Amino acid sequence: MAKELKELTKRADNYSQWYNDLIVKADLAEQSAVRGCMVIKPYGYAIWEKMQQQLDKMFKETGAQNAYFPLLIPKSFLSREAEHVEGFAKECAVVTHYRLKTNDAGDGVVVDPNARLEEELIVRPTSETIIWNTYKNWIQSWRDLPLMCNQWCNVMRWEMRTRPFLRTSEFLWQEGHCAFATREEADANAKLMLKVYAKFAEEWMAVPVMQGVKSETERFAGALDTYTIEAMMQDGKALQSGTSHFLGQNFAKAFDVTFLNKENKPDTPWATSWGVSTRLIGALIMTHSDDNGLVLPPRLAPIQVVVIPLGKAEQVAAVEEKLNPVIEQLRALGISVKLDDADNKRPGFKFADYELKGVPVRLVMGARDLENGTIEVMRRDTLEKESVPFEGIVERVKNLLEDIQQNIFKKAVTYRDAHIYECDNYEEFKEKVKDGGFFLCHWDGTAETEAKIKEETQATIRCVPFRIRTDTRRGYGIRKTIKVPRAHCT
RNA sequence: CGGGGUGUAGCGCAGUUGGUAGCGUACUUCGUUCGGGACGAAGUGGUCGCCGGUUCGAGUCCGGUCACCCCGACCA
Repeated sequence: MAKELKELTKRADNYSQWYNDLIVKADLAEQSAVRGCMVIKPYGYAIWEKMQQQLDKMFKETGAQNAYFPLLIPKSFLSREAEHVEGFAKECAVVTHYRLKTNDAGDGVVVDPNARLEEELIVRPTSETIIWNTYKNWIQSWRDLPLMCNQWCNVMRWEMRTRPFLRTSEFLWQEGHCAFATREEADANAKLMLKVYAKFAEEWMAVPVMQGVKSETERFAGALDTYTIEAMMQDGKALQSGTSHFLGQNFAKAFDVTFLNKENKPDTPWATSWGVSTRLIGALIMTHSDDNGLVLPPRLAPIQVVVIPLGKAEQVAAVEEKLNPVIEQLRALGISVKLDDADNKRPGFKFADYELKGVPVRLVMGARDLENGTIEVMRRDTLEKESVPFEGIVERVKNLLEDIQQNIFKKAVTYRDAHIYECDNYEEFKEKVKDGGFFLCHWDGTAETEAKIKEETQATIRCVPFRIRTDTRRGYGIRKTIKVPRAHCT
């Protein structure tokens, strides 16, 4: 074990390899035997649960409610919206039969050819279609609006190439689907949800994000506008971390959803959909981690404080007696504390292991501290440790957690801002973009230019940022956009 | 779907011109350790991806097949 973990201390030449190793060694997830899928292990899932908890709270504050819709979608639903089907058709898993039978040799099972479904079912790649098919029955009057539902579920997209957390065939996410009476309300909702995601990313994940609008090429299949938050990973590449779509009336029309408005006239509702996935865990890992392993933001760390008593059995008992009230008090403050007094692992191993797992604060106490009335505190973000008076340790730990949360966010902002460049010259851009980072550039708004840039430089347009979207300084009506050399995913 | 690669113990790998299946690590037991990834001793664990062929004999040679990985293409 020790040797295996030591390998991690040398960052691999290949950033992707380093990322994959980290996930396995920190006990977050492992590759499934099923192609392109991932097994999320308890420690990794605990992070997801903390994210879910907070996001769910934030969604409910906007008026959304949780619901659940079926996993299987009739094939015909998908084709109701032309762009939507075109976008997703290539990556759908399809259910064609509903029964197996024993094979002729009697030593296995085969698909029963007599059990073919009349209409094939798609394993949901996203749920717009089945939800809007349901909304048809739920929406009759302007009084039924707005209708705001969210579901926590899994989806499946048969991706050619997969990477843990960033793009797996099956992944966990949340998808919100809202219906409004007016265009303005819907667009405002799409923007509001993006703000919610941005707030969550920055305040909880400590991941700074750029907010903006996707280009037409990168837009969600079936949407009029896709709003996105883009984070910068430590290799200078972008990661799309959440999207919120203004769907217009496309899905409402495709599924014949109408309502009677206040004037007693038939009207068509306006839609939004918004989602974030377990990819957020990938963002977390790639934003903060260092060569010692994960660095988790205290607000999302499953274990916020680990307490390690040192010495032989009798000494540990004496130390624990002193520590127990402190642990109680920390827990009373809502801080999750793990006491690791296992006697089958040496302290050095425990230290390294909790660093690998990104536990923000470590408290260590032994016979020496007991004598001196001190305790050792280590913070994961800077790896600094100091011996402090035992008195007031609870308050100190509480403040330290908050300090770490702020510090890693600041660090991420500093890194990102140091890699954002403004560029007015295409030749200069072509040269500089090779090293990664975000580039604020001009763009004539056409897909041709976008494709050309991608071909010549591998850079993609991540978004047109909100704050400088309508920059027309140069008189061409040209908008500033962010481009990065390569994205981790789109 | 193209180009390349790999399948041998839980994981990482070696296996020479064909001759009894190996190493590291993990795991189990015992002992000594324990303030930064301990050490010693003894153990457990494998139809060598699968099917067929050549041979007295195949992890090794030949044919087929399956799976996975990497690079492309693709990727809301």
